[in-house]
Amino acid sequence: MKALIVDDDLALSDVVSFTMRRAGFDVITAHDGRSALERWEAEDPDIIILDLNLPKLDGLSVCKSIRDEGDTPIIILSVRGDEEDVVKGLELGADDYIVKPFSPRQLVARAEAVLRRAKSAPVTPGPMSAGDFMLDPARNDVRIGDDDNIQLTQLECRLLEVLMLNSGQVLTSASIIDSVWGSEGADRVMLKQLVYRLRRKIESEPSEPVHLITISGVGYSFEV
Amino acid sequence: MKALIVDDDLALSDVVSFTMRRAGFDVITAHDGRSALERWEAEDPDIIILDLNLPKLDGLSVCKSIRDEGDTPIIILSVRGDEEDVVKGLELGADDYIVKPFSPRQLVARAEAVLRRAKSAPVTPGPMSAGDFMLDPARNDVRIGDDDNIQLTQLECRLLEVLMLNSGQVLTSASIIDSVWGSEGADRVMLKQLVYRLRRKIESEPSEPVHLITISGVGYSFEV
DNA sequence: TGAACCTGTTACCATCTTGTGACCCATCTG
DNA sequence: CAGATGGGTCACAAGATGGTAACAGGTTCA
Repeated sequence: MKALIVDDDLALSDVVSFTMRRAGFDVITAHDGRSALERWEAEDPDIIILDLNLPKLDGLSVCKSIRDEGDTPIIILSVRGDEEDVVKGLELGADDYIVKPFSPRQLVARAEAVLRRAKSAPVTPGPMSAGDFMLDPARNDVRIGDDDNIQLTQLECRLLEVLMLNSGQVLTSASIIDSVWGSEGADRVMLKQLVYRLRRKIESEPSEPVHLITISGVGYSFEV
Repeated sequence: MKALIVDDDLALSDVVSFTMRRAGFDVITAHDGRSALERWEAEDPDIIILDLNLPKLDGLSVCKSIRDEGDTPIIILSVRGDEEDVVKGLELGADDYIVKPFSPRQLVARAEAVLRRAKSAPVTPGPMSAGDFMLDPARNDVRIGDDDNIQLTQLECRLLEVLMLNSGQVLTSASIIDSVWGSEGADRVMLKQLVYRLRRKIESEPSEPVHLITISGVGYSFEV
């Protein structure tokens, strides 16, 4: 998750950045309105923490511009006494606001709440099956036939999910990496390692895999 | 959904009523503190929009009375400069507040957010059961099978409530925190601690839980 | 006032996860 | 044949994660 922090008060900006980083966000910062828009376009963050009082281009204009061209969730930072601007901001489509001074915890809680609301689509990743495999992405586990459930790590689970979704098809390493690691990216070595670890859990003879098949020079394929 | 609007400013009251009606609420109104309590008892609304500045019986007293006898969600309307009273109101158990002037959109959004929160952890004090567990949210206690009742703290009770309501499903830490702590927020450490304390009360072998299950990297799940 | 309790905080520890480097083998190629 | 390439296997370490415990401030209640 990537957060864009926009605040011209450097001290506060640092506090906010630190808080968000500790909560697991990648943080980008901007200190005036114009650069905020630039960073937004360049980095495509998942959420924006936006101070209203900005040099060069005020927060409300930033808010409006972003809403005109996209739907990145926005949380407004306002000082007490600024209620009018907050209302304008919310009317412009901001998702929530926090009045300074605020507790770091509140900030994180609101950010996560807004994000959860925004991506309400992939809510219930219901169990899926392919052949003998029953995968439950919510629980990170898989059951093969009538055996006991096998606990997977998150990465293993996402890898198996991608493969099972495209059962029988050959997926290139690049596309698998894209699906599993997302925008962060990863190299082939990491995928190789992950495949190895997953095989040890789901293949009865890991050195002679029958489900997670290597297509040399291309990628991998899941066979039932 | 039934909303009780309490405001002595008739013009504003009309605006609020109209907004809420348009959003699909049935609206009841009251214009002073005393009649507010009467309407509340008579109509049992799902949510209350409460102005603090009221004749006959001020908003904070109304808030307190309602909280003493029930748990209908309350959103406080306050004017600028009233922050002290807002804080008092929140301490008395109000669920959220809005500073005038506010946008209709904001009002509806907040009302729905509060209701969503209330629904996900319904404080409606009806006893509920899941498997061997009989939880009484009104009493903050739980009975497992034929054992003696176990007294819980408020937080423990709300946690168990949320989990039992979604028995068998995996809940993420963030959503649990949202349901248990509400807008105040909390971090994962606090949840971890709460889970630990609850387990010591409801699990016969707290170090090997069979009901309150950890889904590593995701959250927790209640299993019967 | 004082005791009991609730809850947030900090600390410590064990375990798990995951990225990284190393090494091996098979295959391909000049 | 020598070297390059792709892939499997293993071990290690930093960091994340979660369970446990002790403590402190605050509240409640007698």
